[in-house]
Amino acid sequence: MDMTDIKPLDPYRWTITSTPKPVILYGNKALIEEMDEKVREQIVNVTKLPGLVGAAMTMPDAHWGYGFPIGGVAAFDPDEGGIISAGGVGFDISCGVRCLRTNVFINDVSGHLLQIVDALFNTVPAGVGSEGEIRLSMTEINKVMTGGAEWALRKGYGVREDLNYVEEKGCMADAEPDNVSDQAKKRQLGEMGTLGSGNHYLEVEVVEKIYDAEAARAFGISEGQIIIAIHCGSRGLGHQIGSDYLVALAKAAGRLGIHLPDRELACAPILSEEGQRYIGAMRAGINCALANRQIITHLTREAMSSIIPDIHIETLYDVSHNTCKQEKHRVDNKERELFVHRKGATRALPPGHMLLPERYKQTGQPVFIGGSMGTGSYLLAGNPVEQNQAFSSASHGAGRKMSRHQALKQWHGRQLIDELERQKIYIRSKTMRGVAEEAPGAYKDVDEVAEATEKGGLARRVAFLRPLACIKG
DNA sequence: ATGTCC
Repeated sequence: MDMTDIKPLDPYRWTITSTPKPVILYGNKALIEEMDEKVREQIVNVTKLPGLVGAAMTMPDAHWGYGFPIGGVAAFDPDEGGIISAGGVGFDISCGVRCLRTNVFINDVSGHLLQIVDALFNTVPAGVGSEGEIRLSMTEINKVMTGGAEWALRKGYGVREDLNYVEEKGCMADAEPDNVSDQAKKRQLGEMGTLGSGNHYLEVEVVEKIYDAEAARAFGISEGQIIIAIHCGSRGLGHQIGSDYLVALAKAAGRLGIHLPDRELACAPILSEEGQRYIGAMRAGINCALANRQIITHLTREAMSSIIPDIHIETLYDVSHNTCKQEKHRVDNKERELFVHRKGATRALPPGHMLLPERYKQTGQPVFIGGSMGTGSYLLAGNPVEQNQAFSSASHGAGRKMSRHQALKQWHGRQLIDELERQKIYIRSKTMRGVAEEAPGAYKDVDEVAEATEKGGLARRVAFLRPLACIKG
């Protein structure tokens, strides 16, 4: 990024001086300098949208996205003409991470990793257009969209206890399946319980290092323990909702005379008819993703217990990183009801927050920074609002630093898999191309991102997780 | 991200 007009507020928060409304870029100097120029352009565009409250922000893992940057956070006030944007949520609505805690340790699995990775790969469908065993009717898909993980539980996937540790207790209220096109629904009829492609994965990890012993105790983790992370979203349904509403919101913006600095920022006022329709459809997409991760949790339990019969797997936490949520935030000493877009950014609720399960009340919300294939991930905990100035948001991953196209030119999938296998990290994927696109070298340094996340006050590190086995789409 | 261009 060209550092002209970019000034540090402190070593981990930067502002762009030439914008009428504030921008805050989170990250150390190196991360900001290496960030694509497009990120600056896109976040400055976001400040020009009606009803923005406070600053438009980017997390330390930010990179170029559709309209909004991935790693972007922006809150809007409905009473000040605030908008909702499909590009501000992302095409993969409610893409997120379900983190599972097991009762087994590295010594219990190290001799079985090949069996484990094959069992997972054979049990959890992955890849573009992948379908599972589940076939739904158009009536049933409507129930998915209102029930979320609760629907999956009723169908026999998972245990009641899981839902305690899922955002919204597994069911997003006020979802409107009627606002979702038949085309979107049809795309999803065979895709429940599937991982998808791209950066989605299911990974077996070991707790390598504990940073915060007290929070680790609350999270129920200790060194050497096996953790499983499921990263996926709302598949074809969410994508189709995004595509449908991009058109609808662009029309609304035109009709209502909203100036769009970039047509990819198609949006409508939260209080407009189109805005309300998208919000209902997006919430239906959120439930689809929550149900999807609930089913995959069940499939993971099946696959893991076929290799390690005594394994017991609990949900540590499930949090989305592509959403727009209605939340109460205190701004300039006034409590306001805002719509917070988090695109490639996770919610990070502070200690004591009413929406947290009892188990995490003292520590704050578990936050998951999913690293690139083979490099490791971090568990963090949400900070008090005095420290987190980003509407209780934090980084969601390592963040790409190179395009997929560029990565393809630089790496071969097969070679990457062999190289990782030599490090005893086992990868299974439907496509070698996908693996090359996801090369660790195409991502930022996850250690740097996690450190910047902590030093920027967004969340504090609890544990580093080292990858053992990973299945990719 | 995505039935990777109906």
